[in-house]
Amino acid sequence: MTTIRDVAKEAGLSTGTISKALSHPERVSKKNLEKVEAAILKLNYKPNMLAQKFRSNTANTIVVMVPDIANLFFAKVISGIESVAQRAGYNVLLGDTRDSSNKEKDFIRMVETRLADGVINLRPYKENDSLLPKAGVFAVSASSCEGTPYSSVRIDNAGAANKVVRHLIQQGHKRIGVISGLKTNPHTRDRMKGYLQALESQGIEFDESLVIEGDFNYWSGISAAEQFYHMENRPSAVFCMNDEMAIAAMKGFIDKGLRIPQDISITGFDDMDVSKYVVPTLTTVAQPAEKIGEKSAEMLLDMIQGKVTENKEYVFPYEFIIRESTSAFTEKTK
Amino acid sequence: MTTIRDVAKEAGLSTGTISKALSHPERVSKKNLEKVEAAILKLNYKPNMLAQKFRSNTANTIVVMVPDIANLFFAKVISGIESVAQRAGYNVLLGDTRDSSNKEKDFIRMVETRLADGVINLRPYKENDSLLPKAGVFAVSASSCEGTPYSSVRIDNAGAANKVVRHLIQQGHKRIGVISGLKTNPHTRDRMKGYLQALESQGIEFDESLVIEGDFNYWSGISAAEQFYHMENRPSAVFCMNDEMAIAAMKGFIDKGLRIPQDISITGFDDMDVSKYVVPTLTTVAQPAEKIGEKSAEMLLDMIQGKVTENKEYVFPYEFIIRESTSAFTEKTK
DNA sequence: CTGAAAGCGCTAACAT
DNA sequence: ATGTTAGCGCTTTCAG
Repeated sequence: MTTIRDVAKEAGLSTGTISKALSHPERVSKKNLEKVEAAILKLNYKPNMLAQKFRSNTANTIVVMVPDIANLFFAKVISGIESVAQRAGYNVLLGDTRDSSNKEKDFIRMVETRLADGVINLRPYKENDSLLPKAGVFAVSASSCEGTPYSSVRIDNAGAANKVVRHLIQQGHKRIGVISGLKTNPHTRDRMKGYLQALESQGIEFDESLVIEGDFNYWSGISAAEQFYHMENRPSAVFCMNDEMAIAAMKGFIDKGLRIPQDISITGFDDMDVSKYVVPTLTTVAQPAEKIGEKSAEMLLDMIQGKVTENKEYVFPYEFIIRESTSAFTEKTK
Repeated sequence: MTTIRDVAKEAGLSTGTISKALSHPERVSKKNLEKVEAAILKLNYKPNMLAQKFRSNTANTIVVMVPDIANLFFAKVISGIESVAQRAGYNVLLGDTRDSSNKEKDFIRMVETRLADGVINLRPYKENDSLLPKAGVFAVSASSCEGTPYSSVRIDNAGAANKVVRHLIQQGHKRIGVISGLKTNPHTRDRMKGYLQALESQGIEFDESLVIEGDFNYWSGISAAEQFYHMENRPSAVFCMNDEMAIAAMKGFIDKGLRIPQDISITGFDDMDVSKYVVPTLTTVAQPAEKIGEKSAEMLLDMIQGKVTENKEYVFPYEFIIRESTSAFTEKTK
């Protein structure tokens, strides 16, 4: 292995000069700079970045904790994070936690042990079930929920849900079902809040039996659709808390012979790519996933670099996209 | 910052003992082990892993280079990589290259500068356009193509394409269109090879006009469908080189009033989750993405740990999944 | 602008 | 089993 000392010897200079030539070339004479370059080339010298980081005590690395990297929404957020990090000369360490707080602990430890400078968490904050915030570790919560007690970036989930449901109501729907995420999930909570607000503002009474708990995955959407299908007084529209369940529900209803949107309107949440592809295309809420990632990374870097000290919350606008899966309520044409 | 020396002082032991207590607790007396533990707890000591890595000259990190992390197939491969790496105590650094070889260079440099021990590349090997293999950097190509000159993990793309097309032919189709990836893409090449083999083995002459070049993205599928639609002698089946273009093509044909599969059969490649959701569901080839990731990581770790020295190629079985988007050829019922 | 030298926090001989 | 000590490769004063 060739070290900085070898280069120094080859160039007939001191290690200090080599070091400076590498980090602050403008403070080294042109003549010596050339010598250094030549020596490096000749010896094929590659600085040991581990030593560099150790010595300078800065990892230039952030870790991203994600419950499931094979989830397109998360992948997009990460993509945004990566691009900002890269531009700033930071590396991103991937922390697939599989929703295990044990693993989260390991990843947080990385910043405590100086392997990383900060962490971005893609799992929304939940009281009594969160390792963050933690003193001494810079962190931001990306795609967070209301009331996150550390820096966070999100959309107004409640507001978006409210908007969707109001739209449905304005279309004449009165019995509006919900396929929710797990009830313990913070996003479920926020979106539920919006649903309730919409009903209330329009003077519609809440009917608990119209809420079926899902888990944000495909099969729970199928199963919920089945349950709705067999209801005596079936809702004329269903607000699904993500696109995956919405698409599943559509499939479930279609397989039972219902037409969408003529017989039942469906809305999703997230605007995955697929939502444009499915037949009928899905009315949904678009979250700027990539931008959420970018903003999160920017905020974290600002904290790491000491440009910002207090916690901040950044709320992105969402976009309500009306497609083919919803239509005005019409009396059953059984 | 509290260092190992502080702990030593607090515990009344030497730094050497503390170090050993941390790495080889079995070689330290129980009594002292307790003292160490107490001191660590009291001082809230966190070992500086940067120092550790520097000293031991091992990063325990692998980097994954991916052309686009927001591509579900890649995300799944990464998920597999992560789980193996994690289990082995390795971290994974994410390298979103956006298909730029400049960025690839930076990431490869990470292993040259000891920041990482090896690299997994998700971009298939292409002659005269590859920074890998490179002396001194352990690497494996995941989801690779035929003829990759370093360790690689893939499925038999040509074989899979052959199988799909033969199936179509056995169903009575004779004019079989292709929506390919970019012609320069190695996977396009391998799959094209399978297509040609299938035609030849069944005595069907190749018609170049039936191949439309796409780029693996949605819009290219739409545009290709449009072109096929306007052909005088339209094919009765279209082999698409990935699911995204297949789904787009279906949408394109449906919007023109064609029925799938009655008027035209469509096949995909990859078996994305969506492919089960779309209407009609898509006949396609499933690649074990997660397993490809796992195997790649295992191979890389074996190389890093010196268990394996020569290059290996691992070929996973694929799965041909027949769904609703294909059916037997019938004379036009115009 | 350059060189000398100290030392970052830790590990791993080696000696005890 | 434990302590002592010499660095790992680099950066960064501090003199010159």
